[in-house]
Amino acid sequence: MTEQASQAASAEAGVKEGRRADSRSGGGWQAEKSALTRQAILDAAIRCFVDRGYRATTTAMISAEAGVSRGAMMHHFPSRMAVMAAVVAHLHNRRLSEYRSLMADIDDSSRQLTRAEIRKSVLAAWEYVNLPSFVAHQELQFAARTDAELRQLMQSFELDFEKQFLKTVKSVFPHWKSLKSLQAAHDLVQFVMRGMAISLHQLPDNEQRVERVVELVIDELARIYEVEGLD
Amino acid sequence: MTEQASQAASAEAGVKEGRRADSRSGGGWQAEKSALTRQAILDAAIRCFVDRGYRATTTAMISAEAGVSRGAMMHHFPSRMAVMAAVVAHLHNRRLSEYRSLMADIDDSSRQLTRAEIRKSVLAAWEYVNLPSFVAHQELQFAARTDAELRQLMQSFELDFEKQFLKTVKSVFPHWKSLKSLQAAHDLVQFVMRGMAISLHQLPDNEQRVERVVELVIDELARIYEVEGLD
DNA sequence: CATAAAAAAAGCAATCATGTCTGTTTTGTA
DNA sequence: TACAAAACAGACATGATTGCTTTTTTTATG
Repeated sequence: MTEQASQAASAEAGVKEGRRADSRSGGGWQAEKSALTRQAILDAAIRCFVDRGYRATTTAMISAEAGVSRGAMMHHFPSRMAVMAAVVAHLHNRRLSEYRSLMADIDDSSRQLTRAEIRKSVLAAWEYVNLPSFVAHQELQFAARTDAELRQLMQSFELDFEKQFLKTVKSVFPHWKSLKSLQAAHDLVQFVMRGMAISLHQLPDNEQRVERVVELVIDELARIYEVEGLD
Repeated sequence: MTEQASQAASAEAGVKEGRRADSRSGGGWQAEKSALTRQAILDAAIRCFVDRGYRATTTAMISAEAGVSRGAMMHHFPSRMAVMAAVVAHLHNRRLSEYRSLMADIDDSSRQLTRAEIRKSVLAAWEYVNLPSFVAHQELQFAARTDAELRQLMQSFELDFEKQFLKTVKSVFPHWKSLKSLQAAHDLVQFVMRGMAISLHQLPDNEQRVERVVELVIDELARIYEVEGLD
């Protein structure tokens, strides 16, 4: 993990356990409640992103969704951007964790990569881009294109996420030797899934189109693996 | 073209030529100037979307960018949403026209579809998603996910655009007989390009990754064509 | 039990975007 | 030229969002 992302991640971890871990001689109920509130706010923000969008999400909306007063929220996060920063860090971990869960189903005990495993991984990627956490992140990433402050905030996380993401793929596909081709295959899958998720938000009744494209991607992955994966 | 989209399109065409074509006995300078102003406003809105985003674009911003007063703008478009509606119609035509231009370079005089032509079409698709008109539309489409009014506004245009889009592809690839596989191939290309465009807005220095994925897509298209395109 | 600190709640002022309103200039026509 | 209509310009009021400040409640510790 990179320096900056590591800092942010540990900062968030610190929150979860209460930021005054040294003072929990006797209980530390205060810190725990504080962490609970923060967690509720972050989850509420994610829900707001999903059904209202990043830009339209106001601080009042988040606090209402979280069930806390605006004052309480301002106590934990002094500004709107502070909330966003915390959400970015939160999503960073949550997305990685959820993706790993989805990929954990894949059984790689066999000596070689099978088409069934490839299919599983592609379907996992499709499920992944339909998760709330991904949609929320998409909102942030998209908004960052025209929001310099947000972009700078996310930059290090984005870089680290890509690293962790690819690392996970590698661990799931130990039989795929050529890292270059694995990277390209991974990119292909991610790009297709992202584009498909966005394009089909509007257009309903597209299961067949999705399935067809999924099959094409599986075919292509199998082909890449056969040709370049065994270097 | 669908009923609604046709209406809207002709409405916009009416603007370009002045909405009182019957009263242009003698000159019609007024109508021409009106159309010019409207055009300036729509182009300005697109620029605003590209470098500020849909949500952050205010009516004042658009009028300033267009070089007209806020009052003049409100004269032509009574509300913010009215501007957006006009922009949607404007982009509908502009995107189609630009995509056709990009695809016009492709020479299909040969008896069969060649790999060179496939490559050209994929590169055209990549250029396409990097055009301002596409980025602006992306902003609208993305915002529509969480904006019911905008979504309803765009719905018929989206459906019609997909039709026209596929129709264009068909005309460029007359040798690709199987429509089903052409649709799937077209989807694949579009999804990949969209996902790639979005993902790489943040991450610079990815020419190699882009090229690699482009090659993969070309390979896959060639394979589909050979297997299913000649039915 | 008392006090300090943290957490939570509520109120307040400044800013900003929107839509409407009124007034002015330009164009078309009798 | 005189009048009507369109195009344009700027000001105003409303509503919403943000961040700050003040007050109340809860928790930890001597």
